[in-house]
Amino acid sequence: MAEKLAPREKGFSEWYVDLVQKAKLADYSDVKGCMVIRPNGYAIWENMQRVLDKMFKDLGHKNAYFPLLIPESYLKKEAEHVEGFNPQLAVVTHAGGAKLEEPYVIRPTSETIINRSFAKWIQSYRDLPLLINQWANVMRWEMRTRLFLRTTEFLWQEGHTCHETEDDAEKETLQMLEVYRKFAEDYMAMPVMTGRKTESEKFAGALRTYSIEAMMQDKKALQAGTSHNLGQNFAKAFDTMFQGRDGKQHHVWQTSWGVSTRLIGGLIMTHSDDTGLIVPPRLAPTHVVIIPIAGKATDAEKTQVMEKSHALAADLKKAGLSVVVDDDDTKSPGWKYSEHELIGTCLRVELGPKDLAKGSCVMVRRDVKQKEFIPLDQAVGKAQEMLEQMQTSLFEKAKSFRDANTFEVNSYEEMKEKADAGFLLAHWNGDPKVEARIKDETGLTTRNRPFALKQEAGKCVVTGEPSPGRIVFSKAY
RNA sequence: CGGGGAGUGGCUCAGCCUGGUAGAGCACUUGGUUCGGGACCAAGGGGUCGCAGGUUCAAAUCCUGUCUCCCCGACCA
Repeated sequence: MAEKLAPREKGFSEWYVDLVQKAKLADYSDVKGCMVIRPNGYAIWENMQRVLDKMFKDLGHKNAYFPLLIPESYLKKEAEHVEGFNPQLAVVTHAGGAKLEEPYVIRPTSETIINRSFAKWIQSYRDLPLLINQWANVMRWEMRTRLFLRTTEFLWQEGHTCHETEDDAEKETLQMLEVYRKFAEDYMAMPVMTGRKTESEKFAGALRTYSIEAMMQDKKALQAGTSHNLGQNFAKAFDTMFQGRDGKQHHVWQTSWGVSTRLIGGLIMTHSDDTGLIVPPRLAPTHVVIIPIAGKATDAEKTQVMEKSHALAADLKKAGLSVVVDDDDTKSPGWKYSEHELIGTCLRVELGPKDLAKGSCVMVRRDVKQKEFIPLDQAVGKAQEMLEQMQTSLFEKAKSFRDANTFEVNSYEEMKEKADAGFLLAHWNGDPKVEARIKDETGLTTRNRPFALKQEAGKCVVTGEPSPGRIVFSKAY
């Protein structure tokens, strides 16, 4: 079946692509830049969807669906927006055997077509806030692609909301960013920095963009989610207006926010090791694999091992865990250990005649790989406990890694030296030209200005001019 | 679009320099022995060597053209 994985030392990129394919998460497709998400990978996405969808709904959002194709003219209504997305658009020019009067673009994001509907739906301040979310696919024609992290077509959710005041919109923007932070940290066990993006890194058409930024095991940054305060830019372009409490017409204040299947890439690159995938238990498709060991056992023992295995599986399932019994007798136990380490099953339970004689089983956590002998009558409780510990320990480990690779830098020379060292906290005068120069000369981009980072005045590392406070620079995916 | 590399059974690749009946490992099929960290033995099935020209008695191999894919950059969630 699957062979050994490329070691991370050989090249993080190669290791990652190899892992995604060998763990059967996704494949490259014949369609350039697109991927096929296999059942193992899709199961993680479904778990992510389930959790996020509930979080959105608990805050009053409702799901809806808008067309895949957007009339080209819609995009042109918002100047910055069309400029930002133009190079990445796939366009439909023919349909029904004839050339179309007006081309349709395949949505790169849905602000424009959704505003067309919003404009019709909203009449009064009583219609606000309008809180909509869409689960959909979008397409952006990227020059270079990488499984999960950047594909031409990807799956995501995009939230689109309308508010009566700028203040309400800003609150929503920050609230949803916080939802993303909570999801990333509590479910994905992936520590993130929340903060504001610079002008040059913000969403095309937004007033302000906020992001969650994570550090991968190669110390590069991954923008894992964004939340935008769109102001009235799209409302003005599409005449999305309401009659206010003052009886006058006003443009709505809007937000949009999204996370995508890129999160799966982030999850993989945050936790996995040289033997394969590690998935945090709260999002894992399979929590426990029970491997019955019956090789040299007598028939009576085999029967007993099988019965106990299935009985234990039933108990674990009753406790809400996802369990498989790997009773394939054409594979050796050693093969199964390796295979489940590769595909990221959280917990392995070995059950053989020796264990039965002692009334116990062997339990092994995927991340630490320590064998523990657990009495069978405590197995369910112990499994739950170990999964919880694993969830916490994955987060702590990733957080220590990030913190250990985050540095304050105080000169441009130091910044160049540490370009590949992780997150660099540096003073910058706020000039986009300087930001561009740094990117050009070092490959470092601003990630965001973290809320958690106390802003104290200093001097720009490049120009020596005044800086309002440090911002995070890093190489990024 | 720039700079590298690769196209040979399902997968990973060797063979090419120096032309002469297409190979290995993995996977697959059958039988047997195995089975607590990726088992072994035996037998077997499966390939117009990316495509198109050319050179030659003879091309996976040499020449020309062409297509595709991967990696590194520019773009990006």
